Amino acid sequence: MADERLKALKEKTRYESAEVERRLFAEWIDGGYFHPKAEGTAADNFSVAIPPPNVTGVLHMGHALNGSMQDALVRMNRMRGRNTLWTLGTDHAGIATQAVVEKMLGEEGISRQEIGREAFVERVWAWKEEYGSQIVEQYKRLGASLDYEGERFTLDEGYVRAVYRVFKQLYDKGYIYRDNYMVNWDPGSHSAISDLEVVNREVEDTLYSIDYPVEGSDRVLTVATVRPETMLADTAVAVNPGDERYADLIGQHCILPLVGRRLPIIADEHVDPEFGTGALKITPGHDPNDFEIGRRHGLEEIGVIGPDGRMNEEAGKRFTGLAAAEAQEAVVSALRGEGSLRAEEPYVHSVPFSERSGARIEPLISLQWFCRMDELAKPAIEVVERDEVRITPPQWKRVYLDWMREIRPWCVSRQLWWGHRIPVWYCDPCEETYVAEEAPERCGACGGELRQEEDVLDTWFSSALWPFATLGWPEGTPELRAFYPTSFLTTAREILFLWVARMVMTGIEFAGDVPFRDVYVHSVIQARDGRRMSKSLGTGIDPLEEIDEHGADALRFGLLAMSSTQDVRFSDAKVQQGADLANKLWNASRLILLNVAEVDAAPRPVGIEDRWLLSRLEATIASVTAKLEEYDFAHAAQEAYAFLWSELCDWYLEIVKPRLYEGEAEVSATLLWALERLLALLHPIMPFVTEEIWSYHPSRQGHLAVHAFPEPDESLRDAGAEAEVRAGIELTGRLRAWRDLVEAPAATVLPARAEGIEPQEFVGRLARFEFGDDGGDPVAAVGPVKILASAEIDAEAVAARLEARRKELRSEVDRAEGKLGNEKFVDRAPAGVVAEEREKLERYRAELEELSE
RNA sequence: GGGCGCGUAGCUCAGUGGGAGAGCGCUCGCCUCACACGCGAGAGGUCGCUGGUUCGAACCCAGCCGCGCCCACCA
Repeated sequence: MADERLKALKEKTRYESAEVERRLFAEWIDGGYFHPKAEGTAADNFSVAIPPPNVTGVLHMGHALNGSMQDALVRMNRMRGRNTLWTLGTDHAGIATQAVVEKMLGEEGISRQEIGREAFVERVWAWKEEYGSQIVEQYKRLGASLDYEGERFTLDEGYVRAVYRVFKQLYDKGYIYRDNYMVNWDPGSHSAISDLEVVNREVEDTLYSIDYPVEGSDRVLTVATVRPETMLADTAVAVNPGDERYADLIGQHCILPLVGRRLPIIADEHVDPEFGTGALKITPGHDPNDFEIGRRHGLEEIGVIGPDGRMNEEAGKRFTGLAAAEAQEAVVSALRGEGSLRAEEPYVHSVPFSERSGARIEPLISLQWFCRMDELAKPAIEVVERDEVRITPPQWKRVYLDWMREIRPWCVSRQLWWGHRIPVWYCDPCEETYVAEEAPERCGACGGELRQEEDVLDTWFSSALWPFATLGWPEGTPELRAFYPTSFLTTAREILFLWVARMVMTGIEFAGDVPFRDVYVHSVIQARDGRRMSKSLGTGIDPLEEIDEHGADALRFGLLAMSSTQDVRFSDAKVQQGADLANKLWNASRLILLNVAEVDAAPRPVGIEDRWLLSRLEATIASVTAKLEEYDFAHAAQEAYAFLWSELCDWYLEIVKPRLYEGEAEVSATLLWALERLLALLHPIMPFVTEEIWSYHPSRQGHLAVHAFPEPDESLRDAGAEAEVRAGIELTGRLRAWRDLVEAPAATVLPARAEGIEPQEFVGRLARFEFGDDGGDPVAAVGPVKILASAEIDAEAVAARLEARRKELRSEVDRAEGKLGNEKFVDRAPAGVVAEEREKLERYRAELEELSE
């Protein structure tokens, strides 16, 4: 049977990813390799919690990059024999999921209000059961070694318990409170959203200047606004306390046009006297700054725009019921009619939009639940300051700290139906409020019926608990003991505040330790043209298409190789390089596996090239491993590539082919050993092709996915062999270049004589020179090699080549002489640098002298 | 307004004090019994600009030009 497979292998001159990936993945799953036992402690084990994708999500390039990075480290540590868990799960994604299901209902002509909350939530669950695992299947395509048996969801029964426990404890500590406060109202999702979910965009609006007459005077205060409809809610006009123009008016009143309300003229530092007229209308109900000013001065807070984006009765009869935009037109034309409109001019400014729905944010005051963050932030700041949570690259440490030090209360309630319904119950008759992990039966005070809070929690409230809630917290589960804290987190920087900072805070507060020791902030892969990859721009590149076309290994290699500390454009060439590498590895392995003698894989160096190869292999293992451990994926991938392609394939395999074909036992043993170690080293980066090749390896016991990861063996390092073979390689290169330059026919073997030293055997063979002891005059010299006359080479070309080389050498000699003639260089440069320069000079002079004979 | 980062070969990117690198593309030569998704050899760069520090600068410092991202309450 084994012979049959090898026979088939002989015919397969190309690695076909599509033929092997699904099969191998199924084998890994069948082996149960990705589902660890909950044993031991986190100090010995290795664990990672995947940033949970939205349950509505499809795999995008960011997931693919982040997944490739995590899987590389997870696989490496699993192979090292550590009990390894990579937790899988999805996020219920309140707004996004609710929107998807609402849209589906809309297509059936149903609104969620028609069917009611309970039925709607059931529909969402049904949707989740049917479509929610899409992205999970896509992670399998990438080869991600997640624990598919232990998939979690942020609305799991156990997870809800964790969320309620946290809410309750924060409430008991006094951190969570309910307040009427200015929030970012998202008319698109009909909910409040947090500051972090708001994006500012430049918008061209009209800036209207409006005259507010001063009471009992013929003076007017001219104020400017881009939202004239909000004037209906004005409750003051403010000027800067140092502004002499208005000093006498402070304490007086002006009259609000259209409404007639008396507005106190107040002084507040916030007002910039340089802007416009230096008078600012104050609308505490609809502007975040004005809200602050209003609270400072105890102003009335009037709301004229409701959550539906329409004017309410506070706006006055003529405007009630109008949409804000309609109201704006109506207000402007009314002002124009009464002559209060002083000016209109185009005005570009930045305006908040909802990142979720895209709608323009309507700032308004509403009754919401908030969480004070300052106390939670303190220890989360300290652990980062002390590098107990290390952030890489280091510039993000400061970004994190700056934000944390300025942290503000978090609006945690959302006016949605899909999510964690806030665990608060109200008793209407006696106005009692109950916060509990489980619904209380009745009001303890009056025995009346209780009504649960309608709002749900911000999705990020539950995501913040991800690293420990997925492990069973608040129960002291074996999973929690075995896998918390997790080992590291890799993430996009856009969720550093939204998610990472909050996990650090909740981890310390509730799980008693930081959630991870390392945070790696990866770069952003942009579209090919440098724009953001985004669905709406149509600039996205589908990782699944890349996998279909080039294979998962190619995409993984490509993404790791193109990743960097700075943002980079998606590189098709890097993915192709990955595909080429898989193919190269496949064919190099075929050469080895189909030609080796029956021996054990063991290092059995008999020639200097064997010692060279083993030394280079160990150096590569040490370097690639170190790079992976420091999250330098790009260099890890490229160093592995360089070793495999250049050192192993271009040189070693070419050098030892004759020995291999003769069936030499020693070289077979060495090759099998090197292949085994190389496959294991590459497996975390390219799991499929390495596993597939491993299945043909005579040493195979089980799957490569659980094979030992190579520890660099220092005893195999051999500086002498490295230097000698490097010299032979260099000589071979120079001889080949010489041949090309004199246009020697490719297949012809040219006569030559070596003087002084004996070149290694491979030099002549690979450069196609025959070394003899013919004593005739050489036509040229390449290092220690004298090239003899032969019919195939053109004397003129040789002469030209000789002259070119002499010219090259003269310029080198000049350069070195100039440097060494500089007293300051000789005096001040380190001795080693000077000595090196002297050696070079001698070498060049010697060669020049030789060629000038 | 504050902060971070980038500008290196035609393209995409490495390189952070001692002679400019990779992949792709390009040119020339090879179907050499693992691989033409291959092999061999090349061409190609005033390292954005200007000054400074240094024996020596792509790299350190200052300024300028261009580009990107993040944070921030100028109506």
